[in-house]
Amino acid sequence: MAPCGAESVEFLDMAKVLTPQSEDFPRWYQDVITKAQLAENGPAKGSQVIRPSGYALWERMVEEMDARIKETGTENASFPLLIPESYFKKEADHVEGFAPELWMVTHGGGKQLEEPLAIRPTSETIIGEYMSKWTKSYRDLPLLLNQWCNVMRYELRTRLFLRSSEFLWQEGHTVHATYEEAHEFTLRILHEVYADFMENVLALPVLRGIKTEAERFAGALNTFGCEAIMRDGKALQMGTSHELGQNFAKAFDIQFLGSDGKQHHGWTTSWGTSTRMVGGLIMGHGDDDGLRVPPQLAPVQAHVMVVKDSDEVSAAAKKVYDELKGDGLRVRLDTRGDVAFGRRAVDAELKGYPVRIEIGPRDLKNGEATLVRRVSGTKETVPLGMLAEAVATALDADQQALFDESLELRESITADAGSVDEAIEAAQTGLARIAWDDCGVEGEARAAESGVTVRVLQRADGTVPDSLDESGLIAYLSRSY
RNA sequence: CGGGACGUGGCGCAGCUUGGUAGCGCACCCGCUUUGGGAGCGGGGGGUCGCAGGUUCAAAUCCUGUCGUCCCGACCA
Repeated sequence: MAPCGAESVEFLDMAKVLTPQSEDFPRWYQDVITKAQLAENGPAKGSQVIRPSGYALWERMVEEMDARIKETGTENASFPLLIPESYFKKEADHVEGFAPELWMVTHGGGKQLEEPLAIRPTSETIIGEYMSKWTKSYRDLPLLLNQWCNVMRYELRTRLFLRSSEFLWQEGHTVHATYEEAHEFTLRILHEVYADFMENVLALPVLRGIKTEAERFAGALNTFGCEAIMRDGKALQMGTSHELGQNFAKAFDIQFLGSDGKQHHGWTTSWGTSTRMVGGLIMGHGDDDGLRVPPQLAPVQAHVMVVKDSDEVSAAAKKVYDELKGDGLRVRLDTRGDVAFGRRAVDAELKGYPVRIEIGPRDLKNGEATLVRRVSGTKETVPLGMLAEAVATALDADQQALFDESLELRESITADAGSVDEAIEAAQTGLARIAWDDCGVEGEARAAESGVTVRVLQRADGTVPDSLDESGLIAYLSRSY
């Protein structure tokens, strides 16, 4: 029966935990972060506190990304948080690009410092200094480094996970002997590390491409990026990979002796992804009931929940927990007897656990458990003996379902535009595709006035261009975070 | 940094117009009954009303400044 009358309306209001996405998306975003206890603002402007539920998501991202980064032969290291101001001045574009975002330490031990120290907004400069020391011979190359750390950028407008003054990230820095090697490595990171992780683990299809000059990293030759589409139709830059040419090699004197017996400048790259991806995960998959975390990423893949506490039920639940855990799944057992069923169910949905297994006296009597799937919202009863298999099947299917849903959304909001005006119009609610020749930097500047940016340029066949000099490129325009 | 809005227990808000010393819902604590979709009843704790000045016998309320948050723009992972 359709809900009607005052009682039903009141019920709906009470049942509503979050502001619906359709009503106010930014508010919804805030609500989920609060209700799922992911993060909150810190005392200093733009600072953020990441709570355990939010940090667990980041930790899983780190695990998956770190494995892929190491797969490329890159090693982790750690460089200082404080960077002498003079380092920034060595690369003209770089200092110009980052100057407005720098936090500067001017005092130490109660005394003014002789030279101010910048808190790293990114580490090209200080790592460049050491690359210079460590790169003596072509035998030292390629030098492949990465660090997981925090960085700080002064921000005027901040938003939890998406843009904060301090954030956590991974920054890779490499030196290669030739342009080709550096170029190839930049793209390898884009495809094999970033896009692979985002699509296969985060279940977010990403547009890969080259950034326009306006969107390029300060000091880079070319910037490549991965863009995901959020459920409100706006784009989010999920990661970037830069080929720096010899700009930093020249500024920091990164030279090596080649097999030809001559000195050569190295070719460097840098690439990064940050806690912003947590924001992308939230906005890319979340719905009106909360987060929907793809099974591959989920810190808790299966939530085993005792419905009514009793010795038999608890024992059965523990058995299921042990079995799933034995299968290598990330499982959480919820035997809380002092929190009502509904609250625990809603909480699990807010946190986005992919599957929930409810076990109560009724299930137990039938030798079953109830399997609730977060993505589809379906409930089914499964014989206990077949539970492990059913869970595994559900996790696989729902990982794919999230990806498909996101891809479908992207396709449904992508429109071809014949003119800049058409593109700006289409980009208000989605993704506009236009020939770069029909847009150009003039069109890009005009679009920017309407809050629309060129997210990425691709070749006509959807592959990633090697440079902006290629002809026949296609531009994707949209509003973005 | 420009334009707009807002800061009142943890969260969401009322009170401000017409100054008189703070209230509601949720959350929290205790007790009992409960647990298959945010449980019920009873009892209880917690706020110098963002901060700083000013006006006044008296300020959450009026004035000024400042800090912070949110939305829109410029800048960015």
